[in-house]
Amino acid sequence: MRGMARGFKALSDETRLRILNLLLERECCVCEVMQALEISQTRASRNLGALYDAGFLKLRRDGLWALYSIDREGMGECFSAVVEAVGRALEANPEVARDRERLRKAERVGPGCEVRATGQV
Amino acid sequence: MRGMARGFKALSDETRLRILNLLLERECCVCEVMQALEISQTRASRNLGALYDAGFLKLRRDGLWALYSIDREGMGECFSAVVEAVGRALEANPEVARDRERLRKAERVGPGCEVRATGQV
DNA sequence: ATTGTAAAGGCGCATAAGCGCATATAAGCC
DNA sequence: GGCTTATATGCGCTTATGCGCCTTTACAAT
Repeated sequence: MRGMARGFKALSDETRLRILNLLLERECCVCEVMQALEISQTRASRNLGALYDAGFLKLRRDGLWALYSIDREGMGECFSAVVEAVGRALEANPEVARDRERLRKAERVGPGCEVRATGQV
Repeated sequence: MRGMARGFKALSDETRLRILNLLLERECCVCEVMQALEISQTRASRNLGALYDAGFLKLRRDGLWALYSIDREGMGECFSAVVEAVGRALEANPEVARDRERLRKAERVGPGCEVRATGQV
């Protein structure tokens, strides 16, 4: 009951829904999420963390990278169905299609890429 | 997208999930929700209002009473599936079974019943 | 060991949520 | 009209949330 409310709270934020949309595509590291959503490192990390804490994601480490992916087993039957419904709805959503597109172009480099991308030193 | 987040926000509260659980059983007025959940009139009204605003409920008036029920059409395909998943999960949940039980004993009288029930004048 | 880099965490702030109290609204009855 | 009753709402308070800035942790490479 309380866990259920917490689960929905995790889904009650636009940033986190956009992240979920990316991870429905494939496993991502924090810096890829940053690039695809054009958000700060703090924001990406924290919102990934929130989804992780709520049981939606699993984490795998590869060197410096933290690779997050959807954890269908860990989230329980109810939320597995919910995520599936979300996935179907987002598939047809033009707003988040742009995020997926940017994800395709994203590189697995870190926060520094922000600076490089804007041409600053 | 924004609407989706708002929908999940409406579901991210224990009180509102318990209300949903009642309404999955049958149409209810505010005072029945108060009694079944043992919460204040303000709290029942506001949380029903929140679910209504988020598109989950429809409202029918009968004299003094405001009768809320689940609006499967109004909430859109995605949330219809979500509510269904919630319903399945709550059916097996002993915590909210007590709420449903109290709902069976509830009477369609207003806030005054609080006072009467405790024997006060 | 030192340096570079990906990610997480503390702190503070601005904003929003939840709810109780008191009051307003609205419908019914006399 | 006035009186009662079911529900809604304004206000204020407390607590929670989101996020930016800055620092820290953890791993890698030299």
